[in-house]
Amino acid sequence: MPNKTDSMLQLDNQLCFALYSASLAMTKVYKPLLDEIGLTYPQYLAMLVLWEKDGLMVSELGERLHLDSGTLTPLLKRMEASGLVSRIRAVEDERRVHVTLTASGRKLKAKAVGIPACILSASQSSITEIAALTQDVRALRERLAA
Amino acid sequence: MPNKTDSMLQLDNQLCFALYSASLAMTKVYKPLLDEIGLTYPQYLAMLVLWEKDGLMVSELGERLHLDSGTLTPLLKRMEASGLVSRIRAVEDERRVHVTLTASGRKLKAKAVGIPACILSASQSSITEIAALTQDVRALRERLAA
DNA sequence: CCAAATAAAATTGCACACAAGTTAATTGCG
DNA sequence: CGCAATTAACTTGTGTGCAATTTTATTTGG
Repeated sequence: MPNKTDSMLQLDNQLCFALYSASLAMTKVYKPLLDEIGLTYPQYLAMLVLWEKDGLMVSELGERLHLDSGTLTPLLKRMEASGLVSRIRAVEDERRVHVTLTASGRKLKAKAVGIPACILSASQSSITEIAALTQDVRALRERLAA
Repeated sequence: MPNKTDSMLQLDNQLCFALYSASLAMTKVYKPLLDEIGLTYPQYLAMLVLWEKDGLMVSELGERLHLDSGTLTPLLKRMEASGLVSRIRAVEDERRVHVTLTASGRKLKAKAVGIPACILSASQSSITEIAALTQDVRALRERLAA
C-alpha cells in the first residue's frame, strides 16, 4: 500500500522535477529559433543581459545570470570566436575583463526581437498567466538561494 | 526610452530564465544532500523512477524523465559502476536493456526518505504552495512539449 | 614598503543534455 | 523466405554547469 514516504518520493510530486523538465522543454522550444541566429540557449541569455547593459565585467554578467566564471569564460570565448563580443581586460584593474558587444552582436538584437512572441505562442498561455508564473518561479528561486 | 520590444527582451521578464535559474538553484540545494548518499541530481531522479517501478527498459525510463538514451546510457553505466543498478539485456529482445535495482540500490531509498522534507524546508513555502506551483509548471511543460 | 590576504578570471576534471550517426536485433512486406 | 524498414541502445562530438585549483593583479595590515 502507498504510504506518506512513498508519496513524498514520487517523481510526479517533485517540484524539482517539474522545474527541471520544464526548463529542458523550454530549451528545446528555443533551439530551432536560436539555431537560425547562431546562438545557444545560455549564449542567448548572456546576449539578453548585454543588450540591456553593455560592457559588463564577467563577474557582473555572472551575478545577473547566477553563473560563475568556470561556466562563463569558455562560453564567452565561444561568443568571441563567433564575433558577437569582445573580451577586453580593464586598464585600471587588469584582473577584470569587460565583455562588450561588437557591431555584429548589437545588430543581432534585431533578429531576436521576434523570439519572445514565438515562445509565448508555443506556451499556449496568456501573457498574464506567464507573467504570474514567472513571478512565482522567480520568488521560489530567491528563497532557494537564500 | 524603453519600448515594448526592449521589455519583451528583458531577462527579468523571461519565464525561460526564471525556470532555468530556479532549476539550477534547486540542484544546488540538493547537492549536499545527494553528496551524502553518493548520487548526482539526474541520478537521483532516475532512482525515484526505479524506486516506484523497478526493471524498466532504458527507453521507458527515458519517457518518464523526458531524456534520451544518449543521456541515460552513460548515466546508467555510472550508476552500475557505483553498484546501484544492473543493466541486463532482455533475452526475448536483445535490443532492450532492463535497468534493475541492486540490493544496495533498494536500500538507498531508506537514506533518501528525508530529502523531500529538507527541500521543502529550504523552499520556505507551504506544501500547498509547492503543490500548486508544481502543477502549474508541469502543465506548462506539457504545453511546451506539445 | 612588503608580505599576506583578497579578488577576478582562467583552467581542469567530471557529469550531464542532446544532435547526429552507428550497431545490432527485430519486424513486416512482397 | 529474404530483405528493406524499423527499433533500441550505444557512440561521438559539442556546449554547458560547477567544484576545486591556479594564475595574476590588487589591496591591506604591520
